[in-house]
Amino acid sequence: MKGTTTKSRRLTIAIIVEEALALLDEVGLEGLSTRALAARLGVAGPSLYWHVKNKQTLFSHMAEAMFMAHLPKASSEELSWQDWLKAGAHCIRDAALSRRDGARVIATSHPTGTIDALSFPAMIKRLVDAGLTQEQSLNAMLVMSRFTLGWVLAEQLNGHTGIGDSKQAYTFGLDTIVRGLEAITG
Amino acid sequence: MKGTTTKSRRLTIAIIVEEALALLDEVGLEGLSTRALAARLGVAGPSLYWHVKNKQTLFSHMAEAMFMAHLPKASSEELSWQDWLKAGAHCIRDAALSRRDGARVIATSHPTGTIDALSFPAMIKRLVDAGLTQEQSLNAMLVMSRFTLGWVLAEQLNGHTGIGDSKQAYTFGLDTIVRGLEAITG
DNA sequence: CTTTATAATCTAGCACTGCTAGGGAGTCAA
DNA sequence: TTGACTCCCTAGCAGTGCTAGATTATAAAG
Repeated sequence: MKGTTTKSRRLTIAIIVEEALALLDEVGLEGLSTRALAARLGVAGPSLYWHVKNKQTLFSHMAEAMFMAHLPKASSEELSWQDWLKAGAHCIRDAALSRRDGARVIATSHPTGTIDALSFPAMIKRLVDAGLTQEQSLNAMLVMSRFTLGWVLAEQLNGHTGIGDSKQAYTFGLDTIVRGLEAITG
Repeated sequence: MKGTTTKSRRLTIAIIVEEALALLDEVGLEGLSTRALAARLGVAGPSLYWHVKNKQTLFSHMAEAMFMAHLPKASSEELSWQDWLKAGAHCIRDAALSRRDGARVIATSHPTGTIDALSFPAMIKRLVDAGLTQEQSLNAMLVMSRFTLGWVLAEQLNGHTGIGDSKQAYTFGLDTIVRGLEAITG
């Protein structure tokens, strides 16, 4: 009988993260307070801290959940290294775009999860097979991921200025990077 | 006689911004509170709000100051469009790297100042002369600047992991983008 | 020099934040 | 029934950005 505080099922990290992402979509990163999240879960504020160490680790869990919901669909063998790299980049972009202020959430969370989810090592090996050195391959992955995150970050901060098709512009940038890498392989 | 609160000269936006940047270097973005800044200026907290609307606009002023301190040195005519674009990118990078958490400060501030300081329109015109379309040229500038900001953002968040030379890796990325653009011009 | 307007800073405090301390219910095994 | 353990509670601390209104410094006008 409390209105919007719907249910009172037992708390879980998964439930907390799920509801945190929903709240993020509604109120944005600035409005995502632990108290507001607790209220939405029908629970007192400090109760969250039994399940989660602090707000920063909550962000990490949220970022990981966003990535897990946008894993690459196609298998790696079916794609050229170019298309594979582009697919990985689009996964990062889709994950960041999937939620309001998603890029900022991902950016602040330490990116260890990113590397695992997209199998960076396998991608690097693929680039080495294509003719790049080990160092160049590692750098290429960094370039791709940081460009993508920087892009969506600006995209979400500017609040959809609407000047031009943003996805098309992003694709142009991604293609440009891949062309630059192709110039190395010869 | 208050210890570290040095002088008591009249307050100015310029002084506030200067001291805010110095404080940022010492305590980072999380430690940059309006009260701490006011204390450093030998002034009560709310006094800042006569000179500055809110903390967000203070960030904008800080970002602009960082850019102004890292304007491109070489004239545009002396450089090829490739080198000019790279020089512009390095300006953004140097500005963001010049202060602790500088990239985050720049990212949150609306980037209108960036465009003016680096004369984006002139650069775009130069790219059009090189053979790109108007849209491609605009996109190229976005790719360059957002890649750079995303890079330094990750660089400063990871706190200098030290794996590999970060500047060299960044230069590799920038060169890759330029090569990708060259592939268009033919 | 005095008066007066206004520019600049003060004190007090509000509403909010992340987070901790410690108490007290619920559940389940011995 | 006892006890342990998990989970959530209330109370509250120290801090945040920021506002309202009183108060002072500064400089122009008489």
